[in-house]
This record gives sequence, C-alpha cells and structure tokens, in this order.
Amino acid sequence: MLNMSHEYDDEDGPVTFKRSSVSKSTQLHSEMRKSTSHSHDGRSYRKTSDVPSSNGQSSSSHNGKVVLSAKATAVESSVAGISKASTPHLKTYIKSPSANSKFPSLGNKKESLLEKKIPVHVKEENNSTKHVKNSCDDSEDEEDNIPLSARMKMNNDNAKKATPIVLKKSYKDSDDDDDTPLSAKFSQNTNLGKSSCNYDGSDKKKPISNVQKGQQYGSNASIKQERPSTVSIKRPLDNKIDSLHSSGKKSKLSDPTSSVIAKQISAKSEPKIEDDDDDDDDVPLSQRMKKLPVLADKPSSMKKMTNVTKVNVTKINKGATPSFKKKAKFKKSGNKSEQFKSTKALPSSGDGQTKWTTLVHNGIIFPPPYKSHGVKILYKGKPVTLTPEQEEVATMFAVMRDTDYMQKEKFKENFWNDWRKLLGKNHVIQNLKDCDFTPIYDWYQIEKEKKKQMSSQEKKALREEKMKQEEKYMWAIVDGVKEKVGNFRVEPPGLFRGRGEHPKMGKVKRRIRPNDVIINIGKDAPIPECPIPGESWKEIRHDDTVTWLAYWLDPINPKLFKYVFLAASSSWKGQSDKEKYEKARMLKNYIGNIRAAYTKDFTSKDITKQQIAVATYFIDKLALRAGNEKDDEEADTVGCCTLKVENVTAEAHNKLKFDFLGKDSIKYENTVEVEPPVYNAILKFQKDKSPGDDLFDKLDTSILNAHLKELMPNLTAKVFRTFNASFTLDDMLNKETKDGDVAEKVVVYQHANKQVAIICNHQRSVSKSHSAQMSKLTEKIDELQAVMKELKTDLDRARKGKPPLKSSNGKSKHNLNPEALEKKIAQTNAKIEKMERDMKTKEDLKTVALGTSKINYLDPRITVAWCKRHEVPIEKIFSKTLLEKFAWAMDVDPDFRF
DNA sequence: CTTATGACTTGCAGCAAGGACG
DNA sequence: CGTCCTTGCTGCAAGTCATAAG
Repeated sequence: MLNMSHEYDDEDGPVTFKRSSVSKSTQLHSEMRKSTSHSHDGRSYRKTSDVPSSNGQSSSSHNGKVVLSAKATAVESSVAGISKASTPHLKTYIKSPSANSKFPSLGNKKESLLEKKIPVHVKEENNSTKHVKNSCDDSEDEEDNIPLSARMKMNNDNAKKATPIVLKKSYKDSDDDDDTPLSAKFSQNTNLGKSSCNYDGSDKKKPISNVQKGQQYGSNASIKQERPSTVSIKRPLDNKIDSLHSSGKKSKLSDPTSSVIAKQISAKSEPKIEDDDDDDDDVPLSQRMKKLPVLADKPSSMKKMTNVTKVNVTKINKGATPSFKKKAKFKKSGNKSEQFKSTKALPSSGDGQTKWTTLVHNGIIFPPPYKSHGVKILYKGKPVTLTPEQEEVATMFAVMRDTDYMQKEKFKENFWNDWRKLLGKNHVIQNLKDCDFTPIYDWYQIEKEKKKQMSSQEKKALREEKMKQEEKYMWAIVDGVKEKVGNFRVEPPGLFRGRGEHPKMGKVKRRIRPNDVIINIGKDAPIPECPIPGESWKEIRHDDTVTWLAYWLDPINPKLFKYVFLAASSSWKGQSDKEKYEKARMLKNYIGNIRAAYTKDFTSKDITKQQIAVATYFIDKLALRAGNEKDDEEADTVGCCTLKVENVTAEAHNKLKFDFLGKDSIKYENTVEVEPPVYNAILKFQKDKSPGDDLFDKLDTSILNAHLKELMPNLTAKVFRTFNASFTLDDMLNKETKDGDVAEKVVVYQHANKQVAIICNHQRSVSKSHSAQMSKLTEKIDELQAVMKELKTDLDRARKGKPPLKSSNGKSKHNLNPEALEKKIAQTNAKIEKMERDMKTKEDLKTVALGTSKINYLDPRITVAWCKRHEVPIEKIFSKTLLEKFAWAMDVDPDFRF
C-alpha cells in the first residue's frame, strides 16, 4: 500500500508540488524556543514525496460524473430513505439528541428503534422515493445541465403530508441508543433522500415532545417543561439550504415554502412515524422502493421528500462481503418530506436572516470555586504564605512545570507581571527567579496519582455525579427540537497557552463570572437561573439572527468573544456544513474558468490583478489559507495574502520554496515548481522589497475574496481548501479502491485521507514515546524472525523424518508434521509482514494528523457513498461523534460523487 | 475606504477511556 | 488482569469572512 502514491498524479497541473514538511513537533518546539535562544531548529523535514500538489485536478475532468444515477442501488436507497427522515416530523421524534446517533450503519443493528417501539407513528405518506434520489442535489450546478426530468427528486407533495406525530418515543431510546452500537442506530434524521438535496434542515430535528423530554432526559426538567407545545417547527434554516445554489441558479421550486410554509407544516403536520417500519426491514428493497412515489418530475420541485418509513435494508447484494454488507437496517424514517424547503434561494445563510423562532436552554455551568490547598512555595528557600488568590495563580504556574512553556521567557515574564499584581509591590516575593514552586508541583503530582488510583467504581460514581449536574445544560430546544449544546462549561481560569510565539502567553486568564456572560434565549423561554447564588447574568438577549446561546469577552483579548454554540451534531451546524460542501462542489464547475482566468492574469499589467492571480493560484494549488491581517497582540503567522518576501524563495528551474508559519504556528515548508509566469511574477513582487515586506502589497483578504465572488457566487478563499480536499479524496478513492477485504479498503481510505492531510498541512507532534515504540516493534520483528528461522529448520528436519532441535531456551518441542510446520511458518510470516506494515504506517503518519481533514474538509457524503459501494461499514471510518455530526450525509446515494 | 466588530469554522494538544498485548 | 498504547473527545486557541461603523 505504501506506494500508492504514485498513483495520484496530477492530471493537469502544471505544477508539481511536493512538499517537505517539517514535522510538527519539531517545529513547535523549535520555533518556540527561538525566543529562548536555543538553537531551535531541529526540524526534521519530512518529505512528502509523493504528495501531489494539491490539486491536480484538471478542471474539466471531473465533471463528468454526474451524480444522478437514478438508480441507486436498492440498498442504498433504502438506506437513505431511512435515515433521513427528512421530515421534520420524523425528526422530531427521532431526534432526540441521541437519536442522532443512530445512523444506519450499515450493519447491524437495526433494532434499536424498532425494538423500542416507538410510540410514534409516522406516516409516510408517500413513498418515498428513494429512487429518485439523486436528483436531489440541487445544488449542483450540474444539475442544471441535467434534464429536468431527470432531476426530480421527490416531490414536495409527499412531503407535506405528514401527520402529526405522536411522539412518544420513548425517550429512552435515545438514551439507550447510545449504548447500542452505532450501527444499530440510524440516523433518523437524515434526510432522505437523496443525496444532497434534502438537507433541509429539517431533517434532523424532530421536534421534541414534551413527553419525550421527560422521559429521556428527565432531569432537565426545566427544559422539558418549557415548551409544552409540541409543535415542531422547522427552522428557517432549512430553507436556506438551497440557497447556495441559488445564487446561481435556480430556485427551483415552486415551492412555496419558505419558512413560512415550513412552519406551518410543522405545525400542522407532524408526521407520524410508522411503527411498522420494522417490519419492513424484511422487505426487499425493491419492493419498498416501489412504494415510494416517484415523483419525478418536477424539476423544480426539488427534492425532498421521501420518506420512507422504514427502511430497512437490506441485504445487499453482494454477497458476501463481509462487512458492509448490508444488512443494515435502517430505521425508518419517516420522513416525509416536508421539507421542502424552499428551495429557494435565500441568500445563503448567514445573512442576517432569522435563525430560530423559539430557543430554550438552561444557560451554562461554571467551574467550582477555587479550593485552597495551603501548600507553600519557597522564596529564597523559605516558605511563603499566600492568600488563596495568590496561591491559585501560583498553582497554575507550578503545574505547568513540565511543559515547554517553562522554557519561554515571554511566558514567565507575562506570568510574573500578572501574578505580581496579585502579590502587590511590597510583597516579600520580589522576583520569579527566587521562587521555588516544587512543593505545589509535588502536591499536584500526588493529587493526580490519587485520582488515578481510584477504583473504577469510584471514578464511575464521580462521572455520574458530574453528569447529573451537567445534564440540564447539555441540551437546548430550538424550534421545538432538542439539540445538544457544544461547550456549556465556562472555561476555568488558568494561564493563557498561546501557540507559537504568542505575545500574551503566560498571562492569567481570569475566572469568568455570571456577570461577564450574555445569554441569548427565546423571548418566551424562561431565563436560565444563574448557577452561582447571589450573582446574575450580565445581559439577556433575544437575538434570533444568531446561533449562540451565550458569550463572554475573552479575558486575554477583550476584543474577542467566547461563544457557546450548539454541538457539531446539531442541525444548525449540520446545515451549514452541508452548505459548505455544496459550495465546494459548485466550485468544481467553475474551477476550469477560474484557472483559465488567473492564468491569463499572471502577466497582467495591472499589478493588483497580477497579484490576485498569483495569490489565487497559490490558494488553489497549494491549499494556502487566505491570510488575514493580524495585530501585534497575536503570534506572527501568515497566510497567502500576508506572505512576506522572505517566505518565498525563488530557486532554480522555476521552483519556489515556501517557508512560513501558518495557523497555529505550524510550519509550512514546500518547494514547488510553478509555471514560468508565476515564477517571474514573484521575482517582480519581491523586487526592491525587504525580507519582511508583504509579498502581495496590493492585496488583502477582502480584495481577494471580492474578486473571487465575481467568479462564482459566494466564493471565498477557504472554499478552495474544501474543494481540494474533498476532490482529492473522491478521486483517490475512485482510482485506488480495488477488490479486497474491508481492511484493505480501509487502508486505501486512510491513504487518501493522508494525502489530503498533507495537502492541507495538517500536522501533529510526534509522541514522546514514538522512537521507543518503534524500537520495540523492531525488536519484536527480530524475535519473530528468529522463530521463523527455527521453524524452517524444523521443517527441513521433519521432512527428513528427524525430530526438531531443541528450542533456544533448551526446551524440547513437539514433533510436528511438515504440514503443521508449514502452516505455522505461514502464520508467522503473515504476522511479520503485518508488523512491518504497521510499523511503516506508523512512521509514516507520525507527523500527519488525519483527523482535522476528516472533520472539516472531507465531504462525508463521499465517504458514506464509498462505504456503501464497497461494503465497508461506515463505523470503520467514522467514530460515533462523527457519525452524529454527519447524520445529514448518511442517506446519500451510493453513486454520489463529489 | 479602512477599521472594528461579530459570528462562526478550523486545528492542535492533552487527557481519559478503551483495546491490544503479555 | 495490569500495562502499554492508541484513539476519540474535549478544550480552547486561532483562523476566516461578513458587515457595521467611522
């Protein structure tokens, strides 16, 4: 596997990029140290040899693939349908937070919902349709090309009909579900259908019924009670979804809809879920499909719809293959679609549009007050008594003894300045150098050890206790739908840990109190009780144009806010995530022209134009970030527009060497060959400038983005990263996936994932024990090799009828026959090979972080569709949280291509 | 325009829970 | 069954980008 790299060549790119990156760790340390004067650099460079430049895509090529296959395989479709309950209603019930978790995993478990029997009934009205699916993606421009008829997606009609639900679902399910294997769960939410289209937001959410709440989360009483009305409303957001396209195109749809409609619908209809679903599981997909109505037609109408109630699934065809196989069942969904969302075009989200109608939550939770431990530090060898406030800060510092921050003068200086304010000018302690924090450090180590030693029972009890306390804060109800809150815990006080050479590192980050916090909540919702007796919130707002539940000013930089948002699995996040990927897919259709345009401007006489062209080229080819201006209060890092002359070096053969610190002070190092006009333009931009001057002196991100917007609606610099990443994944998966077992396919996926991570320069520090681990592995391999040798000797002897020699430790062995020995040899050999492979992978990935791209850059639909096509259980690729986060993508058509 | 806000996404590190291993 | 690792998840810092304000 390793060598797959070659495969991925750039198709078109003139440019080749390979980058050698520095391992992060190195850089981190090294960089930081600079200040301290160490010799920092010990960076190791990693060569990425193979990495293609980021994009190698020729613009043209990709389009070819159309998405629509009408035919999704039966299985898939079913899946899709299921998961998606797009209708809001469904969601409703489904949605419990936990609900999300259930996704169709392909595999197994179906039951959860079913079993539980949900009280709810959905109704499906229609069928759904899955088949239709593909068409949905409205977004795509591609569709434009496609005949309308083809596009259809589902009708709205179907959607609408939902009946009101009853939800009962037990709540439990939801909770319970958590325990159930993912596979078991389905996403209820998912939209249905089809691929993209649906995403209306509706999907996911289901309104919560009070009942549910009660059940599940019993504790949150407050929340629950709050909205008696069960109504679920769909949130306006949903409507937006389509908007993306809109800009461009169509708004198909007749649909009326829009939010209004949605609401109405929701209000009125709540779909019910059908219980039967379960039963259906057995039904062959094909049959089921039939049920669905097909609507096809209407181009305009768009999507949504579907709903099959249950889906089930299937079995798949393929036989055998293990894993994925199919069987997954799905749950059903009932979606109905109502969704309809309007496809219309609202301008994309964001705008000042309304984001919610009702918003209920319980506020946020504060860390416990500081508990003094009474351990004294030594000043010039003598114990010093500190007040609790002084001690608290001293402890923050003492505890960081083993970190790299201790080597940084800036860190110590900032700490000292802030601590001294607490000590007072005339305190006995007059300087940091003479302070010995060891006693506190030791005390802390002991505390840590104690904690570690607690029995698992005790730990569990503690965890449960904490859960109990936090439960009420974990959920919010948005337009009747229960949603998980992201960071409901206020950040505890501590020393600021800025990355890189941050000028404020070490400063004391003071404790946040209720009086610092602004709460945003529905007008009719009860105002959360302030968790700290005697104190009160700074302000209560009812701003329905934003999604934050609370915020406070960042104590380190008062110009910044710290927000509390819903979790990644929420509909708000899911919706915008989907919009992000749709925008990136749209870029695929424009990229050819965009490249042609900037290529033409490489030689423009207008310097601004020329700089825009070259900058765009870098962003496109190298996946650089936009590069906003930063002020002096932040670490000195750059992005494309802020590159300095010294960050780019022209080398022979039209090669440019990039070397700069990017986001999070991660080093970007890459030497690439560029087209001669670009090379010449860089020489020109550097002429008569000092190393520290801006390379693109006529540019900044707003100029660049303004220009990009002229090329494609809503296009911004970051879209290129998303596009490049997702395109690369889709392309590599398609080219490299071969027949084989699941493990092999997973390796292909990881390989593609790795290329993306390299393109995006996602690094991680090498674990401290990496080298130790490697040598341990080497040792084991050597041992196995010795065993092999011995086995071979024995085999030889056995064939000649002789008994085996004594083993090295002197023991005698069983007299095995040649066949048995051969088998053993084969096993050992396989073991050795596997270890060698693992070792290589490990070494290979020691500085590459795969997670970031998986979470933020790779369209999950690519992964889901690939898993469906190749029968790889989605759980092999996505963790539970990612499955929840990507609930909206689970029902994608197996033929989906980015 | 330019600067300042403001809101939301992206990203790495650290830690804890879960698994593999001996 | 404890130890060693790996891996997922959380925390919070650091970007992006739109828009309001000056």
